[in-house]
Amino acid sequence: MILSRTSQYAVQALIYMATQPNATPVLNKDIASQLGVPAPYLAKILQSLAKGNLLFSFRGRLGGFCLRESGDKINLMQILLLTEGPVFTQSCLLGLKVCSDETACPLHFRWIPVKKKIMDLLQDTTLEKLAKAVESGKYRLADVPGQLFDQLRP
Amino acid sequence: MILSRTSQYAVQALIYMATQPNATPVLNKDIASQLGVPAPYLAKILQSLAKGNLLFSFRGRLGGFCLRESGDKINLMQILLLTEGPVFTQSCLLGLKVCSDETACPLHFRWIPVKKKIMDLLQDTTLEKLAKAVESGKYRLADVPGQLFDQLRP
DNA sequence: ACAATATAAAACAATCTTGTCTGAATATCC
DNA sequence: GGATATTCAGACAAGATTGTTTTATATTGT
Repeated sequence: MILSRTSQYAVQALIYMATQPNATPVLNKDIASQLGVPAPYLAKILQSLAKGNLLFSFRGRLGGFCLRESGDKINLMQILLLTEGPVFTQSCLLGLKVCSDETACPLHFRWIPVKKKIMDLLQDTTLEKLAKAVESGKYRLADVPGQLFDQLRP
Repeated sequence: MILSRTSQYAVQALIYMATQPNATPVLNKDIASQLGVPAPYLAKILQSLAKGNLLFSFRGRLGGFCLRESGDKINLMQILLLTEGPVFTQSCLLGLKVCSDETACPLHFRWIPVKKKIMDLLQDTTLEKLAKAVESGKYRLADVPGQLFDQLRP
């Protein structure tokens, strides 16, 4: 519902990156194992976020991905505009191609205030807020906590 | 966003049916041409709605589909539970399998009030309200208005 | 040169949307 | 009552989209 798998992974990965020290690049591999998502798929997503100017990417040894800006300057809307496309903000609940105040579907005016709530949430929620929540230890970013993976490694 | 194509077609079709006289069955063919959606695909959707006890279906001459109850007794949530599945009401924004108050993702408590707004809208919006809106002539149910089709027919 | 890393490309699988075809049920007409 | 037309029902598959995996290539630091 609501978000595609791609968007979900993108948001999770960026939150995780926001919890890491900003100086050193984060490896795709590490993010993937911490979140428990397929690494090559995540790589593709991170690449597209780099193309969308949300991330820096560095090749070679000591390479990896870095947030282009600090977490307090990146909100969820910016991310989802990249992963869901621009249609994300303007779509009609019934899927009509044109559905504006002038030429509206019967749900249009009921949907507008609800949609505004969603958009406000996405605009207002920054990576920094979410990263702090995760760092507090009260919230989980993945189904299988990352600590479990760390314990299993030699 | 939000709804699958299947759900969108289902809602559109049911609204259309609610605008028609309840006594005579409505033909899948007619609904499809009025809405401008593929008839075979819509037929499948209507069949599953019949299995879900939202519609009656009648075979043979003078057959078609009828609403099982009057439009004021059917809300959008009932429809979407059939087309999107029960997960629809309980999913996490980040896609975590378990995300409850006890074991929450960092977005959980921000998402809850917004989600409630969505659910309230779906619960509160009945087919009758939507049908009346369409009948008033101020709202459109499809991208290409049905009247256009009627004029083109011999 | 070598090893570690991102990047690109391609192959694969699953799901969603749409279309085709055959069959079964029902009402109407003769 | 039988023939026929109409309509839903269900199986099957093509096409598109999305998600996933695999493989190869290019770049960088040591």
